[in-house]
Amino acid sequence: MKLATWNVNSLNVRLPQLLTWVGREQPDIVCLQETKTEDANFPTEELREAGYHALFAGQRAYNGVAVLARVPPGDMIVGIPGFADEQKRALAATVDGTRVICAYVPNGESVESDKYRYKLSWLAALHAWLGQELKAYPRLALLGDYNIAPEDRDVHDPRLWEGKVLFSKPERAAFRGLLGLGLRDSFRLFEQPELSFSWWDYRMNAFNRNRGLRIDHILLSEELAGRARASRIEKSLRGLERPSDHAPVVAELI
DNA sequence: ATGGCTTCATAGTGAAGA
Repeated sequence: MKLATWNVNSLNVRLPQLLTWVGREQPDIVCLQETKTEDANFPTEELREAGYHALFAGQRAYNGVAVLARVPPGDMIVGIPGFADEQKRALAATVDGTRVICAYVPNGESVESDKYRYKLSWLAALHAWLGQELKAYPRLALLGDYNIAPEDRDVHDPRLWEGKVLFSKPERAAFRGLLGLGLRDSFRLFEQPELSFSWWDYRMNAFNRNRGLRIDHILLSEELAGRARASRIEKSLRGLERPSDHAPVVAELI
């Protein structure tokens, strides 16, 4: 089973790249973030022709998440139960007995911002919800754009980023809290190239200089982690014309 | 230097992303 997550930064703009890539990669499950598409405009038909069922929760201009799967997903939950949120950032679905949670964690803007407090409260709600979901579903994967670089090695210049949003201690503590629930970072189950990142700023030629962060993650429950055989970042898409600023992350399970 | 690019939005001194 192959799982993938990709922040597409507009599904409308990135649909041709997505269709080409899933045609080549053939993932079984794909989580998308920042679709920026209202549900009425979601490209259900194009994805069906590519072999994917889709569940989605979108809104105009911002946010928006979706789960694509080769077998029909069910038991959808939109948003974090009990956490009032106008922003479409979370979607859970069950695919062939595996619980898949697609998350687009708030950016936070800066550590002084109200959006940062929203980010931390969102992460606290996610943590509480995941605790419940893990009890119900031993086979669980949490995929998405976490907007958190967990460790120094996930940041091109940790001294520059220390204390900044995406790399502040409270954010990293929230990420470690998710690991404390028994989730494993699939990317770190395997040897990886140094300076592996999943996001590069559009500005300042950041991609070509590899000035990036690893902020997109696939966390796996113990049961799924035991089946993991590979994980990697699909860096090639970031080099295309009109790329998303994020690269897909892939995990392969037996 | 708080910019730099990209998207969706509207016609804003844009907003938001990360």
